[in-house]
Amino acid sequence: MASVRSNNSTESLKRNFSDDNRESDALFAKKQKLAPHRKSLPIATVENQLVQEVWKHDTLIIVGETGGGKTTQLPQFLYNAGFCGNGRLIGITQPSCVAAVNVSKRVAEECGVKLGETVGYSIRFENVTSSSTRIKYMTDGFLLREAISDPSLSRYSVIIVDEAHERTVETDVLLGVLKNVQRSRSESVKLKLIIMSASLDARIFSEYFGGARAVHIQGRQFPVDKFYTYHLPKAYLHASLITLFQIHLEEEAGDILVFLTGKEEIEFVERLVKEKLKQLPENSQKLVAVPLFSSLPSEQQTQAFTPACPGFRKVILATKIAETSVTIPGIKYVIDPGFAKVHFYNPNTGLEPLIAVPISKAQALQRSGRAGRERPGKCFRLYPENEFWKLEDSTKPDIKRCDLSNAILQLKALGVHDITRFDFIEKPTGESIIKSLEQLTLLGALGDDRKLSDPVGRQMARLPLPPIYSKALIKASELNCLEEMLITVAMLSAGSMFFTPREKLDEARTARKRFENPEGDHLTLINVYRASDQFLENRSGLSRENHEEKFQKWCKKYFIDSCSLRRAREIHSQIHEGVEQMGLSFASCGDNMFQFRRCLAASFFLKVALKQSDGQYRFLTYDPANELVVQIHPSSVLFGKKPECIVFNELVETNDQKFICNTTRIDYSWSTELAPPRLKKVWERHKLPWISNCR
DNA sequence: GAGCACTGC
Repeated sequence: MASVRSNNSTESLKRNFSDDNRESDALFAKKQKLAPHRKSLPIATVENQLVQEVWKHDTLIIVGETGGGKTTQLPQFLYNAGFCGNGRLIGITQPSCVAAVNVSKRVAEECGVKLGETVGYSIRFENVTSSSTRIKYMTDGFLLREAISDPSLSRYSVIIVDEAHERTVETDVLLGVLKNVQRSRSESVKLKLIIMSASLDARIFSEYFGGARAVHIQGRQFPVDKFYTYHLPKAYLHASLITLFQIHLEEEAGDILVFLTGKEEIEFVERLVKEKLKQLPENSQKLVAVPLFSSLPSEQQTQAFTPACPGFRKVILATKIAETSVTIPGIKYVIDPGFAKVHFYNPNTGLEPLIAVPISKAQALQRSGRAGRERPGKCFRLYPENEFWKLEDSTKPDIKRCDLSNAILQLKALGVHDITRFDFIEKPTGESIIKSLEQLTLLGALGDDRKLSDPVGRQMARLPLPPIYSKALIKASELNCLEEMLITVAMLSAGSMFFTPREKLDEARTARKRFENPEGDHLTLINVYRASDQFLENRSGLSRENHEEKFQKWCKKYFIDSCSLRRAREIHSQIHEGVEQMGLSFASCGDNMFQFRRCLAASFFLKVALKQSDGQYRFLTYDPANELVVQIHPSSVLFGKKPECIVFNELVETNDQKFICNTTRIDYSWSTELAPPRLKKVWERHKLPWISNCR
């Protein structure tokens, strides 16, 4: 037995050895092939100056347009210049996973190393690093999490915050945290900080870091001619349509990118393009319209990236996903009506309605730049030039528009007690800070002294979930239904589970019936998850590709979005690990869904709606002055059923109507029984009629 | 009986 084993291992050793040789040859060949391209990048000519700047200054701001090579080259320059002494790391943050993964792959190739060795990346569900990693790409959110367990970020000698102009909540919080870390580190282990931004306005970053040195790096961008309309069009969708046909009929070959605000507009314009095309002479019909938005199933998204058939012109109708998140090859023309949908947080109601608003100058510039990636291009702005000058210089940062409870919970866990005195690059409004603190206090994450509570607050900060979901898990472990709540929370955080094609409405509804629970959507989601469990268990013997294919087929059959369900399963396993480490009691309530619904009432007391005499619902907030009238969304299993009292998780606002989604029936007496005492006091003080009803 | 921009842990 032993000899067989040793033979095997010798064999595999030999095989690995020759594989390794082949592999390193291939890596080297790739590196050699990429070397000329690296040398041709604008940044290559200033390598020495840049390295000197970093030696001289603890904080450096680097401004440069895309295509200059700063994201891929600077970390390599610093590595070669010896910034990784004593095994320390160069960390580079990106605002998205896709960016972190792609850039690190590229850099590993350029260095001629296997990904995960000297060059690696860390994102939510993947850690491709090892003890030999020195250049580490990651999302800004990932580094923030790392700071909770290592507040001085002691493993890093340099941290580069890339794409800082995007100003996500994570970037803004991270900048403040890094500023504190830099101050607190001793002279011998100074942290070098580099902020990279595409915006023309480096001043805000420079001022924030005490007048830090800013340098500019040449980008690589072809010129884009900009055209404006004489008047502001009354209907920009029609203006877009006219412009795109003008380009199609009069301009030379090259694809067109149109920026619209959402799915509805995109589908509307797509239909119109198809209708108009039929009216054109046959030789002018070689135009194909392709939609692109994030909730579009991924196999349809790939259409936007594949070239059109020979002789055809492609027009991509996209949301602002095409501004930064993805780059589409072949674009020569951009049509920009100048609008985008953004959330505006209302601290009074705790809601974040989506509203279409004019974009900023920086955004308009970013959009036109999409036409000049490969050759000179043209951008048609569907407004007069004087309107352009009236636009805001840059887009309002997320931190001024979003619910801050999660960010504040993170800061508390990092030891920042007085949030109002935290050195933000731009301060959120006092009102939104106060509302978030109130919400966290109601959830039990903060005590009356507004300090992080132990263990509840600490546990909530550890879980990678919105605070309200973390709270639900803790509550569920007390009420013996954590298994069910974990599935619910994973499903709710993965995004919309069902998709309904316009042309197959009835079919989709019938398919969904199989999972429906008449008590509500939360229970229905649990059924979907468990059905997928069962399906996958029965096919555990299949190969991976086969497995994936069968899974997608199964999802399609029931009109389930396979990406969302896959994501829910990933979140589930990550959180499962987290709650186990915390020692929460992992029990199932079995068939006793009564108990689970009580737990929903005990967890989502900030999301309760009560039926009024006219059949509409009142959303009860902790500030009854801000109560809203809402309706159950037609996609909910409770639509048309009108139960007395419900909990919900989402509120969508459309022209004047407010719909609640993901609803489940509860007993209204449970709310008064199970809500936190301080909330009950507020409700009682305002003499809510339903409180007296149940007495 | 309607229809949610984009990210992230």
